[in-house]
Amino acid sequence: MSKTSQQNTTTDANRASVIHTQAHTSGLQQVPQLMPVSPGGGGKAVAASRQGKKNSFVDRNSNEYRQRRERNNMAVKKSRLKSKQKAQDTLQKVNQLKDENERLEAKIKLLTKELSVLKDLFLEHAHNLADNVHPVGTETTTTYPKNNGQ
Amino acid sequence: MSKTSQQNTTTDANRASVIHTQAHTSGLQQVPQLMPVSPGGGGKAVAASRQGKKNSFVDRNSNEYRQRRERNNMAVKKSRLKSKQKAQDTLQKVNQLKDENERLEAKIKLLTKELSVLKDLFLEHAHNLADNVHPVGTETTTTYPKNNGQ
DNA sequence: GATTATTGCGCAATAA
DNA sequence: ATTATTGCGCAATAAT
Repeated sequence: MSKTSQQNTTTDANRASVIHTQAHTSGLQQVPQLMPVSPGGGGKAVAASRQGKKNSFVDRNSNEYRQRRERNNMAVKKSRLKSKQKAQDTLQKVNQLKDENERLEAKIKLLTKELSVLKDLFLEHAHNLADNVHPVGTETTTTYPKNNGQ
Repeated sequence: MSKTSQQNTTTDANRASVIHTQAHTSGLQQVPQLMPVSPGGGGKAVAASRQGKKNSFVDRNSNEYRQRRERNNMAVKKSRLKSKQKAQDTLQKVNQLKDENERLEAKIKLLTKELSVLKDLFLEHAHNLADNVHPVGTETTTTYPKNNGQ
């Protein structure tokens, strides 16, 4: 079984005239099977055999046609699968990057804290020097300024 | 998921019998317009009016039908647009996160360097202390382990 | 239960 | 000429 569709430019006019004619299915009679390729389209006159072009009509029953359709359908599926896959990958990448980000943020937090501690030590020492507390024996007074994390 | 439209099993037999019947377009004759909805399907006998079900046949010309189709087509477009938009956003987020990541890496690099400098200063100072400045006792043998940055 | 939202599918146009 | 992409409509179904 098979199916299909058509364009139907959604115009009311079209609506009336074009109709779907979808064999779509069951075995309702068979019909035309020889029609212009792009009918609803621009309206390039129906001049059958133009210049060198074959016929501009397509036999929708020919093996040729069916084979082409079949191959294209495969290609379409393949392409869509690929596309879907890519989207998925992108999504995954987002999560991966988010994790990485968190990791980095954590590291920064740590480094910042470490730095803060060291700086405080320095400050204290500077004070000691300034306040002239360097009789060597008193450094044990380690009066830490109670660093506030951050 | 699931679904069914028909399958077009690509069988040659099928090829011959079903045909596409695509009105698709121009005004080649009009045809059936009353067909079972899901023909290719299971094969649930053609018993027209089963139990309470209306008809199981659809008039593809009725305004009702056309209106439904039209609305669905709109919905489809909308949905696909939305989907596309989302994909785009995801892609954008990837780039945004990548940038953020770089920024964070840079910051880490900076902090690490700063830390390294401070540590070195400390070491030096410690050495000064150790290497003489304060004959107080011998406890000052503070032999630091030579910090390697990082 | 009707209406909208999603999804798979095939066709045709057209890009590659 | 052949495959890859893309927009489009249909129909089934999921979600409201």
